[in-house]
Amino acid sequence: MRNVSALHLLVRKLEKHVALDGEDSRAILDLPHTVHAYKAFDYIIREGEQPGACPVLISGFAFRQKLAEDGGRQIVSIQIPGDALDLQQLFLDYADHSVQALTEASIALVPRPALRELAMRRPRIAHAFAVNNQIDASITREWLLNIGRRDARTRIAHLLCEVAVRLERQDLVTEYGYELPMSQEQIGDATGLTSVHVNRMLRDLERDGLITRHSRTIRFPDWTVLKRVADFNPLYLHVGQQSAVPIPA
Amino acid sequence: MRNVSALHLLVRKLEKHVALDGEDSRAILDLPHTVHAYKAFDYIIREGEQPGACPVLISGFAFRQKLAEDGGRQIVSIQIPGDALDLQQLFLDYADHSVQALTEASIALVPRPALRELAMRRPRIAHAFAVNNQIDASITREWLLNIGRRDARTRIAHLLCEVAVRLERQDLVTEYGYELPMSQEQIGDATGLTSVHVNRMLRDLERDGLITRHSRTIRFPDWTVLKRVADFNPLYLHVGQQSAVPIPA
DNA sequence: CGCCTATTTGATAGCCGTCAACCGGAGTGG
DNA sequence: CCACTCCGGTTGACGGCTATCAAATAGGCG
Repeated sequence: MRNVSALHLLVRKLEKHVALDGEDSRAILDLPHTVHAYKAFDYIIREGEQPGACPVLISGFAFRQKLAEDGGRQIVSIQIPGDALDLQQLFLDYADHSVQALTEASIALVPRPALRELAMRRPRIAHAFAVNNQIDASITREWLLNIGRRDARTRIAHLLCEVAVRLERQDLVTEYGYELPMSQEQIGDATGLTSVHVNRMLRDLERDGLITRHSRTIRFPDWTVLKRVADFNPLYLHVGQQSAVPIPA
Repeated sequence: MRNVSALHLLVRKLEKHVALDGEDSRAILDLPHTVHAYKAFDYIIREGEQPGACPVLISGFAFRQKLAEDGGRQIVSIQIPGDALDLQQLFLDYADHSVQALTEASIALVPRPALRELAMRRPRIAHAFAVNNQIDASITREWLLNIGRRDARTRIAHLLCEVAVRLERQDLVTEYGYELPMSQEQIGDATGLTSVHVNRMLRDLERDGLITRHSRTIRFPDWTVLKRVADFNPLYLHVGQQSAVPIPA
């Protein structure tokens, strides 16, 4: 029996949006790669550097961040198992942001040239990559709306909802509850707030019965109400999208 | 002599990052398209709809926006002549944000299927599209940092710098000055501020000699200082990038 | 058990929003 | 030509949301 490639999570994710035939998915699974263990806070990609390989998150969490001159930190996305961490800049010369491990993480490194060449040779795979990137771009735009136009409480609730839906989609969540391995300071960095205010808002949400917390495990007693409070409309995640016949022959 | 295609601006923009051979650029120029005139505030793409065509901005300005439930408006990008307005969601089923004309604008509409088919048939063009989208994504991430972690004055200065550099790159700017056809309310919607506060900050910047204004024409007496005040580092625009030999054969 | 980090809490300050009024230029109609 | 209107820009007073500062508590790990 075939060895199970570390990349099967990625294939599974891509296939949710674009139908890949057996050859396509095998071509991805057969990509050369090495698997590495990262500890929390390890850099995976450093801003300014030219990544030699595209990391794919096998297990654990990671985040993308940018820094302001005054030291302010902005987390621009949360990445969960199955996410490719460099597809968004696969064709750019240097990284315009850093990627760090949020927890201990297992990561497959795929050489960039192999990935680029695959995209050039197999249009359907290029198409799958494009859909993946376009959904990521949509998420970033929603974050912009979140930070630019929603108050602190709503912002945080929105983040919790997004992560929940994305984890659920990867079958990583049980019964409306999951562990969000972020400190309150990191939640602040993701929402443009301070850790102190994040704390107050989380307690608010808990007091109002919208969430429960045990250490960093979060549960949603009433998803419907939380969604409304969070101004959360999952359309921007394009979860329903599945192009069975993506391209005219 | 060949008719000059309305799409030559797009080709010129793509070629700044990826070397296209004559066949590639001709294939783009020969894409079927119709040119339309839009008035300020006309919708070009509506959130939730499935665009039938990809609009390419020939002249004039446009912006992308999303709305919060409470009516809050967030502008998530400014588009200038030469920009393709749907490449970012070419493979998605429905638009996750709206695009509106900021000024009177002339726009070429290219049928989506033709564009998709071109991307599938010509890997180098798909590559050019990918680079274009990845730069747009980088800009969106910088906006996230801008709104999440910089104060009002810095934010606005940063926006002014970005538009200046992007216009300059398209040869649409003269001597460190240009017309920014946005009301102060729109600048606020782009920076997560109110029009009142935008006004105060613009006056501040002017009082400090960092900008001059005559109606909506903005000039920068001291670009070096302004860049510092704006915490503006143009790396995220990837302006220097030019892959002469993008892909191993 | 002790250290270290994360969380929690309170007091105070400040940036920016809100509300409201006034100004000013461009277009319109008399 | 001038009055009128309208929208956008300008200004001031005030309030509130969130940051800042500081300290206490709790939790994880040796």
